Amino acid sequence: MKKAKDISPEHFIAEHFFVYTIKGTMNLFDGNEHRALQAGDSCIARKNRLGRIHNVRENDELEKVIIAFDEKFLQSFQEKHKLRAAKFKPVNTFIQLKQHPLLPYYIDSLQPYYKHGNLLAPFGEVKREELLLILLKSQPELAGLFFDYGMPGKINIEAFMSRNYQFNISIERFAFLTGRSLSAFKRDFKQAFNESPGRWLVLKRLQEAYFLIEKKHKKPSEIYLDLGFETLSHFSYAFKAHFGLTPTALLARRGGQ
DNA sequence: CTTGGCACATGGGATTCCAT
DNA sequence: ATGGAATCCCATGTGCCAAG
Repeated sequence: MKKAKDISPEHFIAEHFFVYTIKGTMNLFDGNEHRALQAGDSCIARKNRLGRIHNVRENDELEKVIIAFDEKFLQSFQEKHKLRAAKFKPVNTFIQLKQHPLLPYYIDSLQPYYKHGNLLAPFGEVKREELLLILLKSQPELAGLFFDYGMPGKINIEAFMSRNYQFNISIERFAFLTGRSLSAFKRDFKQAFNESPGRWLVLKRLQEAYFLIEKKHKKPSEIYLDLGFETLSHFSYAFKAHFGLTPTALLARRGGQ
């Protein structure tokens, strides 16, 4: 296992999460498209996927509810309610939930139990169960999602990487997410790209940076984090090493006039 | 305050090898 | 074939400075 403090842990979603926006807006990014979660909207952030959730405050106010469904909980829930998991294979990281009349009441009912950002100990479990019951009532097909405990299956490396290269996670995680051991991942990666994972990732990110600066006139300081670089100075160093000019030089040449 | 340059230590990746 | 361990070593991140 890697260190707990992976630089950007929010990229990798380890458990299913229920996300509900009470006030303000939350921006969701799944590697492909950005979506906004408005007040009253909710979604499921799926386990073993990559995504970013970005809070946008309105009038300095944002209230949200985030509840995790860990595997242990889901298993005992399934046991208790004798549920079978039908096949349900949505593609997206974030699954938008339908509005359900019970949901707003449920969210309201949480308030008294909230202390320090967490649900009060013995009630948390019950409340979690209640939520899951509501969700399954509203969208029974979700059972196929929640009660699937399998590891990620072997998937196409090329498609997956092209979609997710912007996420700054370790090679090990990429391996896991494509359903392979580290060794197998590196072997297959070489097959697909004729390049080692690390080099390919950096190259891909630099190319994206070039595109963003040249075509979109983005400032280096705005984009380097999104692209998976950790410090600005290293970003511009790597950029220059590859393209022969610094990111700001490119911006000045293009954006300036 | 923002940006780029550079030296340096090291974490993590590449490669190789071994066990099953 | 596949997973894992060992080793090497380079790209990366850190920290600091300079320039504007």
